[in-house]
Amino acid sequence: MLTTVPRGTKDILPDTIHEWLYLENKIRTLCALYGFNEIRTPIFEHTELFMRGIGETTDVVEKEMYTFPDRGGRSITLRPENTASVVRAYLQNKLYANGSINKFFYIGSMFRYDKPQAGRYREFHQFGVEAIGEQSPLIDAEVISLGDALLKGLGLKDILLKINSVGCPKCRPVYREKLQAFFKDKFAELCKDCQSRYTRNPLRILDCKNPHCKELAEGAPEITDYLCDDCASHFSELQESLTNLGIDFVLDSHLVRGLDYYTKTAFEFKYLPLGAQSAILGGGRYDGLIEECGGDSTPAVGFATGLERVLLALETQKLLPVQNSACDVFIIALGKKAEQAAIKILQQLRSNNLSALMDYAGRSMKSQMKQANKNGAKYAVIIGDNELATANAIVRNMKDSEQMAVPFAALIDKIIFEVNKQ
RNA sequence: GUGGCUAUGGUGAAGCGGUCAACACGGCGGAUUGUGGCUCCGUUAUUGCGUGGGUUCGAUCCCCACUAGUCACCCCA
Repeated sequence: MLTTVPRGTKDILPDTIHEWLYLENKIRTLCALYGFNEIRTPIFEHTELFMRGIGETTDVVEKEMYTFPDRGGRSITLRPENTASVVRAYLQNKLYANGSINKFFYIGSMFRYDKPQAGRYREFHQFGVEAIGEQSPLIDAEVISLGDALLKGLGLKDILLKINSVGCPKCRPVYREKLQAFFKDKFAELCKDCQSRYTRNPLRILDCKNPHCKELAEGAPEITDYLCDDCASHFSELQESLTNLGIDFVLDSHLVRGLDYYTKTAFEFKYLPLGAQSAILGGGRYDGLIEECGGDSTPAVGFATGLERVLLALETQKLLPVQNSACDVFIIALGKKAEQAAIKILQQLRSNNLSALMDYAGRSMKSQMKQANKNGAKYAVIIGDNELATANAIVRNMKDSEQMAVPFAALIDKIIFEVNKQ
């Protein structure tokens, strides 16, 4: 136990950290272009925030939250997603005073007590954006466009964008009743899961994989036929915008989001080869959440993307960058005196922004040369008794194996000159 | 939470109910005196094959439980 991470968590080791940095840099660059500003909220919040915000009957709240009492007796929950937190921060800090629209993005760990699988972890990382304060479908299109630009910018192919409208508090209940009415006399024939969906979230019955449920669902009413005028026009304007932007999408009237706060637009970018974890980016509009959290009624739209899944997709398409950890200089010191001279040179090189390494174990020259090579050093600097005696160091170009003697006094400048020449 | 599959050294990966548990990569050292990348040699490693039980004269190979990973379901990023 002492040497094992908790289930569903993992170390991100130095040999893969460059992949994360690469992805995060892409994200930050893109968000700057789109005018989304970074926000960092606490890893944990009052449990109440998530229960109210996400919905008490959702799977996330009912069975996936890391909830515990702190020493003061408050109920605390590790954030399972970040939208509720951003909304909380938006309200608490009165950010609505900044203007009619606020655009945020975040990158960070989320926690859900799930059964782990590839692409599904108990601690995982999300990048998400939230645009709060604008109701126009144009902002929906912008948010989707940002997600699209990220995935395309990473070079990913075969990504599928699905969109749907899940209606609003005005029209969704009407549709829901229609749907329940449709399944009422078929209830006994539905699978166990669907029977619970019937009351919980009947829209999900339409997506059941059970063949019999599929049969029963034939001819069921579709949400898009029951949208109110407002939702319907919002949805069609969004489609017009996406078409205008050249973003391919498919309509999926069965697309449902798992969290209660979604209204109108729902969308999902999928990468099918990831199997059950193929949803790599999902989001939608949540016009009711801010009010639910105690603010004025405020429209908002956003998405979240699972970084592990994006990385997984990038890996399958061989789009990950390779690590570049080569150093500029490796100093080879032979003997105690030389070691002292070497650490001094190390320090000087580093203060001149050159990456420099040496061995501290007093190994053989051959061994140190091997290390220089393994570290990808551009130059090796050799200092032994001979060099100390003549006050010259040997500077060896590791690529072409040319080497020269350089007086100590001129050493740093010479190395800087040589490295920059390459 | 439900079901299937898997679990050998740092890594990849052979193997059998009973001689030192292959091989490859890696690590370390060496191939004439202070020099790398190729090649060659040596050496290293698993507290005995995830953990704990059981079957057996004897198990890494058989059984059970647990743990972990993985796949599917649920749901989701």
